[in-house]
Amino acid sequence: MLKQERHQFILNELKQYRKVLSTGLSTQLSVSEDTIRRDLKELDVKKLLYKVHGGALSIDKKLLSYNERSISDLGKKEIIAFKAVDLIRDGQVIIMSGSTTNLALAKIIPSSITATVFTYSLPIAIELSNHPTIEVIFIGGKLNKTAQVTVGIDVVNTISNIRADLCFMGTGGISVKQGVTEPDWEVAHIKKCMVDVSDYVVSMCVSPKLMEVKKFFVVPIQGIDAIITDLEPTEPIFDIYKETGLTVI
Amino acid sequence: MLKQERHQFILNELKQYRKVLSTGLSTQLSVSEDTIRRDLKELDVKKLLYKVHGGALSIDKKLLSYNERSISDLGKKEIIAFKAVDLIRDGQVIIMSGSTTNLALAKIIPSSITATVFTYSLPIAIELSNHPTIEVIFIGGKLNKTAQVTVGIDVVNTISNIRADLCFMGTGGISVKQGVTEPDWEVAHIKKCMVDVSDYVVSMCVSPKLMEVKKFFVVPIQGIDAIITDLEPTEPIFDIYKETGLTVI
DNA sequence: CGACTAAATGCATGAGTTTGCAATATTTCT
DNA sequence: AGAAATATTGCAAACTCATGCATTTAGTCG
Repeated sequence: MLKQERHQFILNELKQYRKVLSTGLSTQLSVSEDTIRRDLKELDVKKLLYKVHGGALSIDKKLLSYNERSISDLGKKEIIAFKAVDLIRDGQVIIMSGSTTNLALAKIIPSSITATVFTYSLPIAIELSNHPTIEVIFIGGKLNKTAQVTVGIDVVNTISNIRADLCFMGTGGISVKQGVTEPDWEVAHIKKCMVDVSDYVVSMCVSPKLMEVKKFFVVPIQGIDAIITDLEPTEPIFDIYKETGLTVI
Repeated sequence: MLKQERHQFILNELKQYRKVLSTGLSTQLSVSEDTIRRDLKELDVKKLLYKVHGGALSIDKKLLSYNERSISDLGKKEIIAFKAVDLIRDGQVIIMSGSTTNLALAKIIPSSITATVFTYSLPIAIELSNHPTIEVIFIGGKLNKTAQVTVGIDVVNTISNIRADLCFMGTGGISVKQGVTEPDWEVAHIKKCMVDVSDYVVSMCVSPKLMEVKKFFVVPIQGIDAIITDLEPTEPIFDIYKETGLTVI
């Protein structure tokens, strides 16, 4: 096996698992640990990975938290975020509503991804401003101070002029019969707009909100394309959702 | 599990919970408390956390990249902020540009004041969202990540539809002959708009920037109404400014 | 194709890291 | 003050690393 092949293999492992161990690579690739160490050193100099005692870590520190968290307790929101991040493709235009789940998503978008993100949430914008290659467009308007999001007619106007590939929507409540609902009238209106201008709408929904119904209607269940929750998509609770054609992730 | 992974995990926990306990980490990560203590000590030396008896506390470093700069000459900016806050009257519509000086102002606006503030700076908006009676309108647009302000045509458009009583403008450079100047073309354009729509324009200017000239022209010195610096208004350096009719505060 | 060269590899050795444990000291809380 | 929890220190075992050197391999040139 050629050196470059090994390097490629190592980088691939890193992409997948975020860390590699010298011993593990040695057995996997049937070369001595010395060789692995030399490989790692070389790749470290090239800044393609981060060498540490015993192995190496992915340069992309953001995703590191994934493995770590999976060890103990991954919060529901983080579980959702990690599922959501897989939907993002390079070059897409994405709308993100304001919600703590979307904030969790913003935190873990790998720095390798390039995209344009529209948002009206201050915390999400701040978070994304640390990302090297994501273009952020902030949707202005009157500030709702408690939620730290902008609302109002300006937001609706701006959104209606967007065309988005993907929409990550925080969810007030969702049910098969009542569709997507929100406790706040203005937010409900804004979300309706978001759905209108997005090719693929994903509802990010922590499990307690499944089957919940809030005061204001957003869209029927057919209006959204997929739902991401912290549960396994095979859970029976999703059967009725699947019958409507919804993708459960 | 590699040491660096543990470190990452610890920092992550801190981000989330603000504090960690040695005992808790020990069980979560299945290593001895000694190891945890060594980890914490190491991270403490690196100033990534603050070690205390029994665990560690987060060093609150949100917005670090931006606020770092405000630490530099905080004194001067606070002096300016305190002078500026006296100009604010109840019920006014105020435009605030993005700058660390304006951030300092946003932090000290007394909660007794009622006003409407337009801004295109994320940190200022976040800061003002803690204020009970100030209505905040955020001006949307493409995000400049390093300055954490929105820029571009949307910002200019929005501003040109405002009528403001008061405008607090951060200052790139100011001189009697060259007027107000900016190092960034887009920002220069935006500030020009701000001046156009504001009845009373105040330039917030730390003393080193007096007499400085940047690349892009904003408005002549007559375009602004007052200048606030960290110096005494009686300093001789202001004589030539006063001759133009400018108020020095 | 074959021979040569530079790179790559594996091994041995000694040095460096990391970790857990035990003994001792310090801090915290009652 | 005294008990309990937490820290520090020194140390040994296990593991990992850097280096030099002999050997093998890949790639090149005639």
